[in-house]
Amino acid sequence: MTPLRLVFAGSPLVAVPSLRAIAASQHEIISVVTREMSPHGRKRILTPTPVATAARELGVPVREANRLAGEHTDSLMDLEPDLGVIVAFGGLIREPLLSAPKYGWINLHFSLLPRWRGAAPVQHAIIAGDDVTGACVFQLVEELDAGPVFGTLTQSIGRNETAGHLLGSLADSGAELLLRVIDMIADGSARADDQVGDVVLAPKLSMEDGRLDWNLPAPSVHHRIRGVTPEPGAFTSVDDARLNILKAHIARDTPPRRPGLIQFEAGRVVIGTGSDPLELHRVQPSGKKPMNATDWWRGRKSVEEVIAK
RNA sequence: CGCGGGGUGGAGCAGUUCGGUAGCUCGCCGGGCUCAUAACCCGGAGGUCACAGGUUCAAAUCCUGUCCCCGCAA
Repeated sequence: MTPLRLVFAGSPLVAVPSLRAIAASQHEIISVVTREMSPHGRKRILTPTPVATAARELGVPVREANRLAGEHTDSLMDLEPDLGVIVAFGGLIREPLLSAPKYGWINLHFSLLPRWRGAAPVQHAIIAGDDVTGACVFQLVEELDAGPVFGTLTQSIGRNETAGHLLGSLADSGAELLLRVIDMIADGSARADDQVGDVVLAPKLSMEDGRLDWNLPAPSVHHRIRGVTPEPGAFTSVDDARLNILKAHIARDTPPRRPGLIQFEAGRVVIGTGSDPLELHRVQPSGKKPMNATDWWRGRKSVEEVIAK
């Protein structure tokens, strides 16, 4: 097998295991592309992306760009890479860069394509209540997440698993899959099959996607809480103030109650839904640190029961 | 200087408007009651009220500055 010279594009933490895996392999990363540091934030803290930090640690050249166009395209093409690898970069690769590398670009995507094409596949899989998800490595084409697939792995979704946790897990297993595909491309044994099945989109989640509707049945609410945790975060409104819900489980051992009604019962905080109640475990009021639901309840001014909206 | 909330015994909070020297719900330690308890009763330890300076007879409370934490937004 001839080691490949490749360009890696990625930004968040989930891309780091892939970067490290490739860096530790016999292939050579000639350039890492990541998004620019964001100069904003509550205190205007300039923070490089996790991939940028990891790449510097590994001693790989890093370029920060939010859009791969103009001079970035030119200089990347001048490198004449064999393969482009992209994992959660956050920007589209367009022509002529798309077909510049000898083998084009491949992408590690965290779903079983064509289900959940888009920016937030893991989150959507959990919100939808899927039992199983996985990861795919496919050939990048113009159409979003639509290229032929080289390799797939599946993973079951835990009953109480959050998107953050599952994403972390898939980032590791996905990195191994990615490396296997790169090796196959290098030795010429790689084969890609067209995606088969119904296309379902998984657009980026917004803040509002984290708002909970207590009228829905318990599983739906529970799925949503886990799917939007830790980002963008699940929340509801109590006492006219925002309350983030960090952790809650379905409580089938207590009778149903009015949707949104919060009560303190036998040492725990339970809230009504469209079906079984949920027990709140971990919450975070606006302006406060995360705390146990019982602590939050204890410190409330009113001891009366309330309705969350 | 994007908007906003907050730093009070181990936890969550009240008290700050109208200064007078610290309280609530828990937790913890010891004892009691009970078949039993996330129940109840009695007793106890534990606080430089973020930090610095100022005003005052007196400051958690008023004034000035600093540090730190967090929600939103980006």
